[in-house]
Amino acid sequence: MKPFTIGNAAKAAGVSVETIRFYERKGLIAQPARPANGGVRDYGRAVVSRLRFIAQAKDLGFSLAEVAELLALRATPGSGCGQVRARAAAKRQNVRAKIVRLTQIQTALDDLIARCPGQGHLSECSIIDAMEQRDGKNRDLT
Amino acid sequence: MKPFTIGNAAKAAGVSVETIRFYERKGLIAQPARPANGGVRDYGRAVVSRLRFIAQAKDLGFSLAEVAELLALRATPGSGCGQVRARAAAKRQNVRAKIVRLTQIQTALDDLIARCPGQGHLSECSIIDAMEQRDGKNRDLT
DNA sequence: CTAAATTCCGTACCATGGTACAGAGTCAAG
DNA sequence: CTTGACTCTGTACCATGGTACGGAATTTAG
Repeated sequence: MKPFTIGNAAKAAGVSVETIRFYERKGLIAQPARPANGGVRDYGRAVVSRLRFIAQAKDLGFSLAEVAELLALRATPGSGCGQVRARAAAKRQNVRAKIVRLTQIQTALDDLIARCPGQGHLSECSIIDAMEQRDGKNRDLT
Repeated sequence: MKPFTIGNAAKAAGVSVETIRFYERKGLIAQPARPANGGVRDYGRAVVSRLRFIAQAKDLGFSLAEVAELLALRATPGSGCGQVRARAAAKRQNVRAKIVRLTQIQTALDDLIARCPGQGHLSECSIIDAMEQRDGKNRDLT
């Protein structure tokens, strides 16, 4: 069982040691206590999961502040489940909207790829054109 | 027909005038020519579409450099369709991966919302837990 | 036991993506 | 034809999300 020293945790989560310390300073992850007998801190599996989640969410366009909100979605004695539910539902909407827009971009890319090898007007072969053509087609479905 | 002065374009696209000028400096959008007879520049509908696309892509976690790449996906005399296709396909993969991960987060939020009002161990009511439980369930489907 | 690698802690610096003026010119309504 | 709003150009500044280092302590490999 290799311990999760900060270096190991960094490798496991795919971030740098400096980034872990930065997240500690920002309060995104808790700094594990240093063992009473001295030695180095042990970052556990939970922290590594958290780090991975942060990296993922960041890549999906969430700011660190938003990531903190997502991570804070848990019931505590102070805030009942109702509160958490409401905040989670709001986040869910936000996530759904992102999926919709990403799907539009994906479809536009598909169209662009499909049209690209044909002849036609190659100047129309842009992602914006692809998205607008599709918008036009869908205009009656809103 | 109100002309798209920079101010109107900014309103139409939902960004600030300063942001438009910033994107011009970065080469993300072309600065329209100033009319020969003097006066102010006219940003057209195309620029407004482009601005909207940039804003959207940014929110989805693409850097401005990546947005520039997406916008550059168009055939030109210099680069044939094959080039464009290949780059578009790579971007498509990237987009698909984002959709997959966003969908995981969405599902985790759904689980969290569904479990929240129950009794059980409320301490498990976190997004990380929700995602890991699901990972576990799906482990044989990889 | 020694040498090389890591950890720890603090502080300084950096790139990205803007935002905020200042000062001069331009335009549009009354 | 003036007054107030907007444009244009340039430069300065800012928040976010890190990255880089310096110097001491600790740990691990040989």
